[in-house]
Amino acid sequence: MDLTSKQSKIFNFLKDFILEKDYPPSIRDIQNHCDISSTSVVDYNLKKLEEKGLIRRDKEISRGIELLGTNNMRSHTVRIPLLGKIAAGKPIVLPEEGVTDNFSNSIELSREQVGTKSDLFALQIKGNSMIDALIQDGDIIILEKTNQFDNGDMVAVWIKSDNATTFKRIYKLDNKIKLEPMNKRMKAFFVKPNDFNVQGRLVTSIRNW
Amino acid sequence: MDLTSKQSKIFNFLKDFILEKDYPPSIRDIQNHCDISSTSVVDYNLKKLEEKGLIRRDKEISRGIELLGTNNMRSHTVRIPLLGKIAAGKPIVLPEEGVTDNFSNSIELSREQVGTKSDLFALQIKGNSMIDALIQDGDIIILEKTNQFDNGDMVAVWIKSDNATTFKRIYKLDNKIKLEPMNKRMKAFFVKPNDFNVQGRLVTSIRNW
DNA sequence: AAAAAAACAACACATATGTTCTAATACATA
DNA sequence: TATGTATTAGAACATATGTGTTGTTTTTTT
Repeated sequence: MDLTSKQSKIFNFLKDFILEKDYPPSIRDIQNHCDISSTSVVDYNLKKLEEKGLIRRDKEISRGIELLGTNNMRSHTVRIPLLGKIAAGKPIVLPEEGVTDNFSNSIELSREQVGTKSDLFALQIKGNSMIDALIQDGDIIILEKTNQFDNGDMVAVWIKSDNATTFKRIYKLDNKIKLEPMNKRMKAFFVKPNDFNVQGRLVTSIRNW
Repeated sequence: MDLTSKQSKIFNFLKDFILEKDYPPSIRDIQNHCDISSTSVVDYNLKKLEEKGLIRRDKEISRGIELLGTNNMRSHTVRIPLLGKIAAGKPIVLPEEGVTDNFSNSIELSREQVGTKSDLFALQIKGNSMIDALIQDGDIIILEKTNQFDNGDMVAVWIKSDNATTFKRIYKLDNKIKLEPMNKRMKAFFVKPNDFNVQGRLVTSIRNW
């Protein structure tokens, strides 16, 4: 269902107004700026916009209009905890359960960039131990907290017998797990299927030049 | 200058309310939810919050409150035109002057990620012609439109005599400019100082695994 | 062309909401 | 203690603003 010219005019005004003022316009604001003869016409068309799913209105509340969909600038970003630097071989400190709030250091990414994934955390790479994965010193990597993995995934994996977490490329073999550093100079090693736990999987990497 | 407990209670309520409803609360909304005895007390403390620079108020406008600073979720993201794919050797098509609006394809990044830079555009890398810069097929690179450069910068540069733009690492030598591909297999070449024009500089690169 | 539906117009009304005034109380300072 | 300042209370007021009613015009359908 398409918008009439008056409706798209109103809708655009809503976006502009909210962008500028950070609060929605009143019906009379809309009336004046869109050259509409009567408040009832504005009300009428706002009802239409609501029927068409573009806005939501709260009854009897002044300026009680909310933009829906991608026009709503709410939640366009996600704040992700930056847990620290990760160096070759050094163990990673992973976040507590469910504690994705209240972190001292964090980065902000657009939701578009991370998709619908939740439970994300970030690490900064120190050194060039991941150079084969085209990740270098200073890069930021974003991980998704999960214990699933596919062959070849780059994961943060906890080795029980070592009592430590490292970052490796993982492969499932017949009766063991191969963990391969992302640097040719270091050798791969193997763990027993019950001696490890995947804690997170690489999702995105970012470099500021 | 610090906030009194009442003021931070109000301020937190403002953030929560706006996050939930997408429009600011009325003074009586604040009064009720913060257990305040009188509207005048709310008004009084809102004035204080405004003096302390945390909010902005518009006189005589219902719900005319705007959060300032990082609490204001406005403009936490920037939309950047994605101009297309760039392959080795292939010329790049740069945006028209000032046309950073109305583009068919775009990506959204958090402002935190791109800083205060403006006039940004993005390209997607096709192939592995930039592998030495740790940039591979599918990566997204973000460029800043500028004609300044430092030695070693990776820039989009227009070669007049070729009538084409390519992406190279640039070095200023005594009487010529060295343009170095980011792939060892391809050789560098040189241009005269008046035969080129830097059009943009690499700012950020992003990879989704 | 006639009938029905959609959209617009003008206006009045109720109330949602910011403002203001006065007084009381608490708090700090000299 | 005295005195000034900051904060709180209660209430009344003015207006900003959503809603409803009735009628007209325009558009669509039959």
